[in-house]
Amino acid sequence: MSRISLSRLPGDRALVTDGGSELTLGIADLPAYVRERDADGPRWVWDDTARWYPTLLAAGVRVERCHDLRLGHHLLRRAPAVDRELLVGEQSAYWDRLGPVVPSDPVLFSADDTAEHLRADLEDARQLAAVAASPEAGRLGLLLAAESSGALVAAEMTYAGVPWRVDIHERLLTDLLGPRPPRGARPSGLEALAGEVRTAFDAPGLNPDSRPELLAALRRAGLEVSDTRASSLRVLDHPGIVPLLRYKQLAHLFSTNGWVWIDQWVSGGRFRPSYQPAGSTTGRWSSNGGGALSFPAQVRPAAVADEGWMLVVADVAQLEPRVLAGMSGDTALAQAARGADLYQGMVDAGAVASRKDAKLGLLGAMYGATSGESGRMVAGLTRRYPAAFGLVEEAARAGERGQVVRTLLGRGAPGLGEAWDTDPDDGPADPDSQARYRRAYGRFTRNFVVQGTGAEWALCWIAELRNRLWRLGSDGPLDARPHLVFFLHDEVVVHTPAGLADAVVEQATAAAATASGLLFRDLTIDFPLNTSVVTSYADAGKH
DNA sequence: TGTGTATGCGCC
DNA sequence: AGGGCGCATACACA
Repeated sequence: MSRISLSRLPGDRALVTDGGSELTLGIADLPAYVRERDADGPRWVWDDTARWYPTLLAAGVRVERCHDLRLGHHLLRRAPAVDRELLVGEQSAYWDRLGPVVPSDPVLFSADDTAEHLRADLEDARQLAAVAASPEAGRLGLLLAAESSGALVAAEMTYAGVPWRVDIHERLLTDLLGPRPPRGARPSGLEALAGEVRTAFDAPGLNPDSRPELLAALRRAGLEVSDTRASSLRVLDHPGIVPLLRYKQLAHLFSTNGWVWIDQWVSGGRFRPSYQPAGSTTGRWSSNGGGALSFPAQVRPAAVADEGWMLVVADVAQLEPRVLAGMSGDTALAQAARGADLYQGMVDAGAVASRKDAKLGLLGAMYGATSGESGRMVAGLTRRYPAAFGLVEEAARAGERGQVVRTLLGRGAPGLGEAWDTDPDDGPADPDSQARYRRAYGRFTRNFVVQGTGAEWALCWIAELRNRLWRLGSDGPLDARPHLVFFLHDEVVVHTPAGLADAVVEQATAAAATASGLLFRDLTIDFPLNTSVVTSYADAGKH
């Protein structure tokens, strides 16, 4: 059991210790304290994990448990099962307004000096009371613990980084684009392709980066297109299309994951994206630096484990359909989920003719497809899986009626008026657009319940995996332990000493079972993982 | 010159 | 008239 303490020193400094490490921080009133008598032992309670933890990690302090008050406050304030009045009190308006700490500014002093005088203990007491008074105290408590664990994971992953071979990445860029061009210039490979496009369309001055110019050139060549996106161009029959598509693909690589990206996001052989837990309203993480949400296949060859280490890549097969089966208690769908491929399970049960149809129907139900092949499949499958399809249907109806919906553990969706940025000056809309807006909100609430509960499952999974990985390497030195380096919705990457790779796979699988039990109790839902032990991320088996 | 929006791409 | 995101760029507008 770790011993953590936090104490004021003279001269606006504070001493923090956790385990054997200690650190002196220069800070005024601390928006953090330690909850001593927590069920599992002492727990850090602080305003924002992203404000504190990077400093602690840099000083060699690993935190076992925390409660992130900012995340907790925003979560509880929107939770339908919580009495919001219990969250109101001294300084609470400040917590209402508190935004995330921006990663480019990882300092303990905020421009807004209110932050330094926040009373963490006051806010913590309100949150504990609000949870205790809720009829869903158990689930909310689990959600808060998972959310805070996620915040620890996020900070640890940014600190550790994805092992990144700049030499491989640069060779890849040079092979495809030519040598690095001067700032503002096109690489030679792109310039050559642009030349081919100009010739093919007989447009000598054409700038392929300009949509209007490109559109005009395409039309002059007799092609009927209304936009310039790749999917629209792909179906056209013209000798200029092939080099144009190639140009667009490589131009995107150059601007999104080119040399500038390396300069900005890779340091010390590590790619360090920044994560924002609960950054999206559904509870999924978002990212505000490095582009962690789109880790394109094109550059994955550069993610290579250190010498003597391996990457364990694990993703959940059909996470959201399985979550839907669990939260709706649909025993027929749960039955289909027994096995590695839920869609195939539906085929085997005779519910649907092909795997493709199963996928179309389920995704259509979760996204609110109304027409086309997908919409037709939904109708048929509703009879077969009434509980599962009924749940998303009811969430959509509730949204259209203007009611709020919630995830399984109690995260509330934003209301009808606040789901998207809307201009308050727009005035009263006509009935048609109002109805359109309500249907759009219904599609949002329909997806919210599944995507949000999926995010909760994933949080529990990585929180549990984090703990298991820590124990796994506990007899070795600190820097020889397997650790999470990447997480994206339903997928994790663990960087591990090669000798522990198989054990990591086991722990990832066990953690998935634990997460399932936490969310769905006695209703057994399988969450099989696709796992790969690889040297490079690019070699992970995907489908 | 700067700012906001639209487009297109990438990921789940 | 199928959900959630981030990012880079072009373009329109101030």
